[in-house]
Amino acid sequence: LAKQKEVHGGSRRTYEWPRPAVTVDIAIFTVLESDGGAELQVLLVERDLAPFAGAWALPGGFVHENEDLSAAAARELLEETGVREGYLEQVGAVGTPGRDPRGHTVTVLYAALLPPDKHVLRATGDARSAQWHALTKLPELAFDHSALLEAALSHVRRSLGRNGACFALLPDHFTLTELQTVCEVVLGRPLDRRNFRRKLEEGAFLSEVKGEMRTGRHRPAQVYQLIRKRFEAHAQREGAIPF
Amino acid sequence: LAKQKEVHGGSRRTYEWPRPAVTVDIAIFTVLESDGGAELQVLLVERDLAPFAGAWALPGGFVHENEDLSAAAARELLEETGVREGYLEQVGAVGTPGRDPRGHTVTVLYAALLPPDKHVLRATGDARSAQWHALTKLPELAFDHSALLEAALSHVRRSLGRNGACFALLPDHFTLTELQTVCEVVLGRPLDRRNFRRKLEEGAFLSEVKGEMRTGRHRPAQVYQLIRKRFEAHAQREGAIPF
DNA sequence: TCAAAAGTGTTTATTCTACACCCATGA
DNA sequence: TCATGGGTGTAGAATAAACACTTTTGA
Repeated sequence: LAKQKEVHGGSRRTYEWPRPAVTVDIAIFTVLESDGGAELQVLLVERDLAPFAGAWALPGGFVHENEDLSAAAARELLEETGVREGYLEQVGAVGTPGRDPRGHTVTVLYAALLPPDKHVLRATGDARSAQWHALTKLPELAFDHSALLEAALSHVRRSLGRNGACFALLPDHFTLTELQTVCEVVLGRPLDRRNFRRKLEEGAFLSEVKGEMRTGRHRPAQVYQLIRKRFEAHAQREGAIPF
Repeated sequence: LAKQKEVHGGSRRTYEWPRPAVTVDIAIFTVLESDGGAELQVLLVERDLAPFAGAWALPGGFVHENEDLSAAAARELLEETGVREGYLEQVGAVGTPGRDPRGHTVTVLYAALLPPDKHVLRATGDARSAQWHALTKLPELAFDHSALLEAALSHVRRSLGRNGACFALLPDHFTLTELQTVCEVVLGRPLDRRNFRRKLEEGAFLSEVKGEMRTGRHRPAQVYQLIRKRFEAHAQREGAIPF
């Protein structure tokens, strides 16, 4: 293990000790139809090495030399899903001793949000046994990943209205009902349809996609897209959409 | 530098690369009287080694083997201020390549809040040239610490009403005016006195400290203390004090 | 008696919440 | 024609914001 001299910060002392390993773990969320209703899902990979062989875990790996943390997270996202650009936010760092039985490991946790239409690309990565799991039916998770997932989830809940997080869970074109469903699923509680729409109107960061409509056997819905510039201006003024 | 085998997460590959170093940096805030008004201050240490010798920096240092991140932050806080228990919150991790010219370093940033009566203990640490600096009169900072400080500050602003952060900036006994001043200084904007007090009353997590009063040459103020249990109950119900 | 900060209520504007009905479509 | 989800407005409640005067003390 590495030894090093302390020359950091304001310290005048000299220390030597082994370095902890630095990893990135990533909770990749999406909203999918799952037996009847839309459900929030997280991408898990099955471990085939000890410790926790056979258990499910969040995708993750070591940070490369001179690689930015967000770049490492983006790399993991790409490897697992084939998605090159996704919504990515840092949740925080965890380095509790003993969290990895192999040694002292500090992990930086990220949360990612994917639209459902990107899922086809999933096999593009290196063919690991990655699978979507509904949050309501989670298997046992390896390491402290259960706590990490919990933290990532509450982070996502808090940031739903910020940074356009909710739009990251939808394709470019979407109906207001789809948007509301996604929000309800993430927040885990129902929202009032009219109040929801009013807030969006006030923000004025959606534009109707002309002509396009989608259909069931009922009245078709208007399709919208996000005007990113307007949204950012709105977010600057108001902070967030107050779902 | 350390080499390692990749056996983390769900990966089946084997990698080898040097590990980044892991440090903790800490932005320690307090509110002090400074030429006339109360001002938010941050504790900086003067570097005496290259790089950035002579420049000011946030206190920080390497994370020890099998040391928790928050423990490392608490250790830094103790070393710099002599304070054994302080309000401490993680802001996030930063690992941009090149942020430390000596090599790839990931730092986990913490924010700490101290009451003004703890300052006497400052020299207890290892006698470094640590000094309080008003945020309005900052010197040039080493590394990317200017950005770190910015991040820590906005984190503290967001969490003022959560977790009793504002109370961490005051002694156990305080007047409502002191509390309001501290909030105003951190937020950087004035607050309405009556509305401020109403919110505190509604929360019902303060108790009057009987008999005690403090004084200038004007009417004395009632002294209060925080009832931590009640505050936590309130925070659970309401989320935070809505300053 | 005066300066200086402490303390206290009410009114208004804004925001949030709850709620019910008509519309367009495909089967 | 009917079942299904799409679309719209309003009234009451709760919350937030603005605002001025009286009190107590020490000098």
